[in-house]
Amino acid sequence: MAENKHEQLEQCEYMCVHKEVVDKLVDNMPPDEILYDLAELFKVFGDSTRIKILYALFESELCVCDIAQLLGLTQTAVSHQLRVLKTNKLVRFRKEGKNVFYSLSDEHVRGIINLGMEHVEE
Amino acid sequence: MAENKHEQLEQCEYMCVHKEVVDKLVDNMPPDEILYDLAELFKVFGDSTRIKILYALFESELCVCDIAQLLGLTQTAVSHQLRVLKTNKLVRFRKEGKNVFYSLSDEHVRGIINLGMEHVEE
DNA sequence: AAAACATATGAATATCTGTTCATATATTAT
DNA sequence: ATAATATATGAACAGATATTCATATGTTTT
Repeated sequence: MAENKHEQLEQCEYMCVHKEVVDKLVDNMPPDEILYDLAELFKVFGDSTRIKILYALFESELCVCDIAQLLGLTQTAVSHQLRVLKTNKLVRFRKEGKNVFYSLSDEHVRGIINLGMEHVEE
Repeated sequence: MAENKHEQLEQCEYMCVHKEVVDKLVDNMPPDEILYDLAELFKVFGDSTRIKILYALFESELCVCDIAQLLGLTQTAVSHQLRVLKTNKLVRFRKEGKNVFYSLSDEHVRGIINLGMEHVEE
């Protein structure tokens, strides 16, 4: 093993792209916290069970048992996932007696899914 | 413990929402495979390192080492994540000597991230 | 050819995530 | 009140995933 290679950068010694461009990039980068939240949002869309639930809610509000039956999932699994969707403000709910009806919380949800769909269907 | 409760459905006995609506839903649901692919796509966006990389590529193509330096990540981590992005056709690359320059592969990427950002910034 | 550099990759590890099981809560009907 | 039903939740387990470390590949320079 060679001597301490601490001095040796893990990256290339100089920027490949012109410095002005890179500096501009750094300025335009949103704060880490925002980027983290953004990743968290997409993480919610990144599960096929949740995607199915959201898709099911495209046409109409549904109660938990409807969703479970429709998608062939257990009530528990649906309930857990609805909690995730609720926490991330992708769905809202309305209680009516024993039932809880869920619906899409805003049009962003539909928009994001539709855009993703365009990419997938290419 | 009661007798075998196998007969007892885990879901409610009848659809809460009118049958026609639910039937229409079933018809409009894209096939499972597509929904799975869609979730896979969003999963790629669902990691802050990858989001940062994509954001960095908004303005200009960059080589691996530029990205690593810019975002304070190791070369290895960036390389692994670029592979994921490449596999999912979110970035493309161009080789130039020792360097490999990556760039966004199409405008869907920007669109999806921008829509997500709108939701996050609310 | 050898050294230096940029990038890629495989294996190992630690963390995160989704489902299941058991059970709790809440509402309605008897 | 008690039973039945719809939903929610906590704990445990299994599978997925991101990073790190070590090393390989490929290109340029000397």
